[in-house]
Amino acid sequence: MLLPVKDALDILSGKWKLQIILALTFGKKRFKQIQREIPGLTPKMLSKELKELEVNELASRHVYDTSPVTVEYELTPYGKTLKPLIGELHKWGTKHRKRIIAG
Amino acid sequence: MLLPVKDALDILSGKWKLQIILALTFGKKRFKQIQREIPGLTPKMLSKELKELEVNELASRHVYDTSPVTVEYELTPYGKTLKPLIGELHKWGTKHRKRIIAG
DNA sequence: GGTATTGCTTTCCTTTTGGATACCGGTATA
DNA sequence: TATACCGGTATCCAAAAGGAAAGCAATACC
Repeated sequence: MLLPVKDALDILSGKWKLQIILALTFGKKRFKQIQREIPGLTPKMLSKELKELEVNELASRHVYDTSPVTVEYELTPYGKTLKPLIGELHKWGTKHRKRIIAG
Repeated sequence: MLLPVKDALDILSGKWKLQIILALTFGKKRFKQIQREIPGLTPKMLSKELKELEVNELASRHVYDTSPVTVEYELTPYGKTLKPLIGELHKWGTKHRKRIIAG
């Protein structure tokens, strides 16, 4: 029971992972483009998170030999299987948020 | 989109929250009892996590005037609404774990 | 009196996470 | 020549999370 849930949480928790995944659900993006879309995200963190997404086969990296270099990231089909899970998090989170604000 | 998902993740992430919630899904438990069931969990962390669960109305605390004092914790009905979400995390996490191990 | 149990709190310390800043090679543009 | 963009790295630091150990009031048991 515990390990799989932990695995799933590891994918999604942390300060930037979700925002990056979200940015990529709207299509391929370049490095700087992602960074511009997510205020406060430093290249170091973006680089680190993207690597983790790659290792987990949730995102893929494509390099094009242009100048300056073009690097594109996109969610893999597997990465897209996260959507229902994120949907559930959103559903529960929304109810929770209402409850807490209503107090 | 982001905030509710973040709210949900805040509830579940961290090293002990999930294990504590899980322990409580099998019924009321006393402080020391939870601690004994989760190896490595210190009283400091357990205390902290239980307080957070209480604040978020996911668990409730009942004190009985025995000696030594008896304190019982249990999931609230609201806390139990987390089950489907945890189920989804488990489902996705299981597939993910297989995939990564198969490599 | 000494030891044990319960349900914690307090203090101090280490580890992990994340942020700020600078820098790099390659290329383009002024 | 200077400046800017791209896709990052490297270095140093601060904040947050977590752990280890001790202590405490109340009571009970020996």
